[in-house]
Amino acid sequence: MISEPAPRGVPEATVGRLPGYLRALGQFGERGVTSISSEELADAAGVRSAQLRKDLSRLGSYGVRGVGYDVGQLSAQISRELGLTQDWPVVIVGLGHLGRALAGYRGFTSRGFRIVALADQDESVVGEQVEGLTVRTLSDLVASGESIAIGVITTPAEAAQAVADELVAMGVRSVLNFAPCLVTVPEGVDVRHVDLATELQILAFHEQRRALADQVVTDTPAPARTTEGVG
Amino acid sequence: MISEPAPRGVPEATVGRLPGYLRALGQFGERGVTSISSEELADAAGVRSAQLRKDLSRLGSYGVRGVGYDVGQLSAQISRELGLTQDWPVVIVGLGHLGRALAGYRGFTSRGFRIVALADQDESVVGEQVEGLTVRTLSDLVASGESIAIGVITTPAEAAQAVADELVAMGVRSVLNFAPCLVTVPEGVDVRHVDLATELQILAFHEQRRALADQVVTDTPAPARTTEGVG
DNA sequence: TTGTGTGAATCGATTCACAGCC
DNA sequence: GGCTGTGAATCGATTCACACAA
Repeated sequence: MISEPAPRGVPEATVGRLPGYLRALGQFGERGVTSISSEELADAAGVRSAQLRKDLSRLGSYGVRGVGYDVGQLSAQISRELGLTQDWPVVIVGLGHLGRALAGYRGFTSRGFRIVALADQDESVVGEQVEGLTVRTLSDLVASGESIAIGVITTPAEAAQAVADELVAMGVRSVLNFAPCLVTVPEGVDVRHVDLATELQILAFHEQRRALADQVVTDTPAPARTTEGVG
Repeated sequence: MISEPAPRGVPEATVGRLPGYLRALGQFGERGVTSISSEELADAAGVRSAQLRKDLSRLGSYGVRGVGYDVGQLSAQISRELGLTQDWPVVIVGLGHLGRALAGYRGFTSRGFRIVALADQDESVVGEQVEGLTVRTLSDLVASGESIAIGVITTPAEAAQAVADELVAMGVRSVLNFAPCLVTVPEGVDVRHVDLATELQILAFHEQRRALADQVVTDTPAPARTTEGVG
């Protein structure tokens, strides 16, 4: 059977791990490794080998039993699956430090994504050259009628919804929102929200839990201990 | 029964949503809303009301049947649960645009987190004043013996593991890694990895799937094909 | 009557364990 | 013999639906 391109729906959880596999494969490729087992690749990607194999089996069979996977072939297959063999025009709206960080970030500028426009409200920023592009206003960009696939919002929360509306109006169907607020978009448009503070708060939760556990272990006045210390 | 602080293990999925609830509650609080139903809060946080109620029930019962939740009381409870009523000293390592963005980000500087140190390798950056702090080298910080709870890595991938090792050596037990690579840490240390490019790649996957679906609808030329073309 | 809190049911994702192929 | 691919089992998370409290 000739390789099917996408054998039905790939689960979201799997899609979320594919970028990690791709990164790990890239590292092995750079080191000249051409073949790899699910065990090795899973270790490098931080998952279990059974998980990796099940994930990859969703894209079709690209491994060889008793041998492993071909690094180049698997990279190509995952790239294709993720849509990274195409060229997605991206606009970044909001050129504070975060917007500038993303404008210069390799993971953004390479691998299928091409940043074709930068926009900001601030008069003092518009016209500036950043990463080889001239910063424009969003209205200017909308008026130009340029085709954009993905919009990245790195504005303050107050501006995010208005920016999202304008992006949608100009035909953007994928939005990556870094502003610390929810934005709503019409049916058929995809939004992903990344809140940097959320991750920190999750860490704080675990840190506190550990601190509480330690407390129980270190200063328990009573002799008999109910729980043994973890470390 | 008087409010228990943490009635056993809260599921990870729930913990991951608590920051979202807290943000939404903050918005309602600012607007002077004092009481809220699970329906309203769930809408504002982008989840279903049943999910919200189940999540909140994990922290104990803080709602009133037939009425709803008290905005202030629930905020306080979630903050306490997440450990945001304490003060966590944070260091940011790597002062490129991303590091600077985080150093000035409200979600980082408020809400229980206090950025107490900034570190970088680059000679030309060390000594600079950023957000009221003097940038130091990491070795300098390690030598100072200051107590740090959370380390944020915003260096290039090449430096990330070495930075993580130093952070662990100085007693940091929670690490937030923005570098596009996995870092490994000893048992008992918590690492969270945020890869900004991953989110973009997930968007690209959905964008491509939508493009393919459109294609099938708009132009289905041949009646039966052996392999359907992708690109 | 309203809306929380929660057991029961459902759904999905992970892990196990081994058949099948190199 | 070694490693993939995958059904079966397990585990967890979401949703349903309603008893119960105000």
